[in-house]
Amino acid sequence: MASIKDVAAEAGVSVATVSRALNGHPSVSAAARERVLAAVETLGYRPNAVARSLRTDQTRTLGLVISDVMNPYFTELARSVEEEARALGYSVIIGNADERPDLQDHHVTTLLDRRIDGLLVSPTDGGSPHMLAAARAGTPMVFVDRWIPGVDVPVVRSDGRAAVRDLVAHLHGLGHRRLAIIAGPAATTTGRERVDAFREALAAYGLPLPAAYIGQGDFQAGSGRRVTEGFLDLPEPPEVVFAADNLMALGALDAVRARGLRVPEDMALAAFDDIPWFVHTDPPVTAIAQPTRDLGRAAVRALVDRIAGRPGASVALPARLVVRRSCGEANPQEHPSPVRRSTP
Amino acid sequence: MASIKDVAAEAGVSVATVSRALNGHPSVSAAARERVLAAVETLGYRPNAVARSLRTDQTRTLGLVISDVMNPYFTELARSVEEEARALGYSVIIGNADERPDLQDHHVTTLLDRRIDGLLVSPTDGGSPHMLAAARAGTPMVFVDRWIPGVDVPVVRSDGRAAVRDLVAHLHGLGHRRLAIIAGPAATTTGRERVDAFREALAAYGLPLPAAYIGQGDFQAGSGRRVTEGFLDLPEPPEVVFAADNLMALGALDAVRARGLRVPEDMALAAFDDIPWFVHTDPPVTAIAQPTRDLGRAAVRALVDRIAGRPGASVALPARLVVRRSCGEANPQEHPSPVRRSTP
DNA sequence: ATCCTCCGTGTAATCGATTCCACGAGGAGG
DNA sequence: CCTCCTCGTGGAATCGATTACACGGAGGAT
Repeated sequence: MASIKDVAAEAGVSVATVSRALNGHPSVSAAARERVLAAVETLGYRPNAVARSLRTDQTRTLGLVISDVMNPYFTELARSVEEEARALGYSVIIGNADERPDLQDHHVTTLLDRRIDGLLVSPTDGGSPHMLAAARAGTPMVFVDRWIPGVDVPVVRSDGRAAVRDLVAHLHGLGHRRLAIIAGPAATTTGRERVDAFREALAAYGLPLPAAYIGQGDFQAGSGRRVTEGFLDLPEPPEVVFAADNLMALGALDAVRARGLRVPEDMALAAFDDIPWFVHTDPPVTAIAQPTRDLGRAAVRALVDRIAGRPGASVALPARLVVRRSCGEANPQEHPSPVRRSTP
Repeated sequence: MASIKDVAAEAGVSVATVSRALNGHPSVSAAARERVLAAVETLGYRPNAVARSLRTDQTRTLGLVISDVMNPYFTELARSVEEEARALGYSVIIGNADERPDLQDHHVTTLLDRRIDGLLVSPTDGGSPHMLAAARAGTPMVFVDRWIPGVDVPVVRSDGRAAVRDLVAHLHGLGHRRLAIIAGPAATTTGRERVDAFREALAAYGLPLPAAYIGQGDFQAGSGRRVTEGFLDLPEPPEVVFAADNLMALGALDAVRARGLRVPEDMALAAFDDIPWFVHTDPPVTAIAQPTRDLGRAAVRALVDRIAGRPGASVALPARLVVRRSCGEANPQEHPSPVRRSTP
């Protein structure tokens, strides 16, 4: 592969001049610039990004460590992050933690070893010592979706409290009183928060959230299925199951279907995170939609701010309820649903 | 950030000894090794991968350029590629082409500039001059899922011919005679191949595939919807629509639903690429499943072979038909379906 | 005792870029 | 005509690692 030396030789100038010509430095004569460009063309030269990074101490690369690529929510997040980063002249390296702290650690370490300019993390757990040390050491970092309390890092996330209240109002309006939740891992903020929001919303209607109605999931389909089976085995099963993410909702659907029961007649279902497929499931699933694209954009902007030495603001964007049929049909006159979206 | 010099100073040895100690070189005394390790520990030293790459001329990184991250098939492919690569000591940088040749080019260029050790590509089109030049120049490269004819690069893909024959047999057995297909872009091999396989399979039953029954899609949901609307507007609409990927099947489902029609009564549906959600759509969708995990693994192995100077073999793994209800219920006695899979 | 080998270590070159500094040519001003 | 400044350019240091080569000392063979 041709290097800058080859270009210099071909153009009959020094490497310094080649570098200057290629980087738009003003003090290069038109003649020299032209010869350099011609040499670049004939040799098919492309600057070695590795060498440049070593010298300039910046890679123009962002790291993104997400909890689970197979989750459509995170896929969309990754996509919008890459889009915004590209617009700002950065590349993105994605690390998939698969909800495993050890894998998360592996990726954070690898990314840091590569000297990425900044790190976007959706932490799977409380954070490894290594990651926390990096944060304290001043590596530009931003948490997205989930965060770690007590760490001084901007957080870009979605606030689902209002949407959860809307959901409970919707469920209550449909006559449901025994409501259960499939929670995410307690080690994650979203795992805890969604339960808290749900409990608070229930309290506003004087409804309890008994321990038996809080199932412990791990944001994966399998756990949604197991927890739902547990609910169905209860002497008094819940009327509604609220899954804290879309994969666990898929598992719940599996479990109900496997027993030969129907949604929503035998058990209603709602999910956090809306995805295109929910329109076409049987029945279409009522869900809380996050402004995923905006989240990704905001996260990149906050991170680039930090890289540039600016503060980098935390952001919380509201989620919204999308009512479909998985909780039962509302009687429009009596119980208008808070939000309704036209079929796409 | 601490460099190798700092470690050398702290341990009271030269940088050469530090490097040797850290890379398991045999001729380092136990005493020196211990002092180095201690210094590494106290300084929290991590080798700079950028510097190492510059010197050794290898990044231990693979590039993966896929057509569309939002497509669950490619997401799963990306995941298995990363898994296998990690097992072999490589990192993976994913580039999402979004079915756009210009974006594909951008990512190939960026990846090559970073001097990745090898490139895995699922080409969106005939290939940019730049990519083809890189292939000819000897950059280790492997095509996965799709390929570019006439380029001397190993291809790891799935062979769907037998599964398509099974599908047509299944459809014919259900009494369907007017079968249509939503094709992928003609610029892609999978776009053309699936149509060819479908046409051949139909021919075996003496069925035609008229031009009006070949819709031109682009592997995105929107095109599936538009094409299906076109089919429905035909004086004699097809009885079955076979979508060449899962996103176009989603669009087809949208279109049928929007007209207030039912699947499979008013129009049957089948898709290439199986995804978990197809179990829960209304109705569950009959699909052709690719051995995605194996594909990813095989692709990485072929690429690593090429990197190591070994030939790197092309692979074609068979896909298989998964019958569900979107084409109608078979009468088990009369028309046993070729393959049936238990609900997960 | 002398010489040769081998072992552990250090010095320095190297990878491919960027960038500071110096230098020569040429034009402007005195 | 001399001096000074500006402009374009080249030489060389630098980033942080790896590795060829040299070297000194210990130990074995003669």
